[in-house]
Amino acid sequence: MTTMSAPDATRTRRRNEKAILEAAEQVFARHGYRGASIQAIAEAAALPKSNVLYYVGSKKTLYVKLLERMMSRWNAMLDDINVEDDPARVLEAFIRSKMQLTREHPQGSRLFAAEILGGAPFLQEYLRGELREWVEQRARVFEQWAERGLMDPVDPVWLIFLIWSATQHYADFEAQVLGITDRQQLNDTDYQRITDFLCQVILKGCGLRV
Amino acid sequence: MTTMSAPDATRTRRRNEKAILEAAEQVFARHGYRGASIQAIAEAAALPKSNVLYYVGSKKTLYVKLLERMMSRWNAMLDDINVEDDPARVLEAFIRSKMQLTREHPQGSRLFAAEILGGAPFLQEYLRGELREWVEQRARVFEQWAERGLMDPVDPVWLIFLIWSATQHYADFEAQVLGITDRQQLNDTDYQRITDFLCQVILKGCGLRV
DNA sequence: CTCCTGTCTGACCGATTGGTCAAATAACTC
DNA sequence: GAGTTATTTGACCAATCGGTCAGACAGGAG
Repeated sequence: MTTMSAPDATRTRRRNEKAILEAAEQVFARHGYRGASIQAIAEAAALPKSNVLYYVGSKKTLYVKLLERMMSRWNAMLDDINVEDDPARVLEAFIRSKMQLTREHPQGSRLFAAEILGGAPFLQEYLRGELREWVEQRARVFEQWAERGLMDPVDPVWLIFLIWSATQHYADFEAQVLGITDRQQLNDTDYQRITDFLCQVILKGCGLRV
Repeated sequence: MTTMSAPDATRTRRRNEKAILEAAEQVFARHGYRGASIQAIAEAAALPKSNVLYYVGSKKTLYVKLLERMMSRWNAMLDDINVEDDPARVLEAFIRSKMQLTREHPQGSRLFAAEILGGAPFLQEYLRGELREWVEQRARVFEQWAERGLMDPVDPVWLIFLIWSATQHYADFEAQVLGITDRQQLNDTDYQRITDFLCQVILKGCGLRV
């Protein structure tokens, strides 16, 4: 019945898998792991439920795949720093890249938030492993900067959490932000201004340039 | 079969209702509205499922009651401010009271977060109503302070969101904080230090005292 | 004791859950 | 064309969902 000259099944497969991942990220982010249903994901992807299960195997593997995708995005952002680097530039780059991640992947950010909110049952290992080491490494550099008088002696771990929370907020609490600011959505200009604001306040708050 | 001299049914009722609200707040916070089941709430409250429904009527009314309780706690924190007040003292009191709310009601904070994360289906009216007005009122005062040169001319709405996010973080992302800091829980000293840190960085970041 | 009111709960309901499976269809290889 | 493999999908399953209900309880009043 097909009149197509070049059906290319591979393209269809890639399109369906992409649609499923996108739909699933949205539904999982909104309702959490338990609250999400494969039926809802299938409807969002415009596919029958059975077809979704044919591609992903099970709800759990789909969820884990989405978490891993988000964690790889996160890891791609985590470049090393050195004691010899300029504190202000490093901190500003940190804030901007974290904000960009939130901006480019709001659904993934919310998915991550829902996972943590539920006690991080699937991410315990990651949190206590590579992420902790990454934080400790940065913390040591921050402390050395403080010892050299290059910045105020603030607790580096709380500082990292401050940056994470302030940026994460605009994805996780988007409904609140939009409701209070009376907007349909935030545009590029908004995000640029928010990022500049955060850089200004946090850097100055740590005793860095002006 | 009861050998009690004064059974006092009223006391039993109060005890059960309290147990149900506590259990429900925990389960709703962890799994969201859809992901939470009455069965799970009943088990957490050590009561039969039918008994829970006898007390609360339905899942939705229970959820709404919990949200309203949390919003009333929030409102109790929102006292008015005046242009003549001292910016540093107001901002510090704001940060400390918000942090105290997070500290005293982490489950409620997470419940609120889960609701917003899911698109705030039950809180739209509140966000677009009284909370927006409260933010706008504070924002006007912040702007006047900036005009008078009492603080840096930062966007007041983003500043409020910064404080909200930074404090909310320690309830919503508790699993992440504990995993990274390798702790079982944060104690009073930790919360005091975090609060001091936030006051120091944010106030200095806005050009207020030192 | 009888009656009454409030509390409690197992049994049950239709709907939905995640997941299986066989059969139908489509697409590619030869 | 035939043969093989990949894809699609409705029917179906046991388990769980929110919620109802009848009846078993309790304690107090008369």
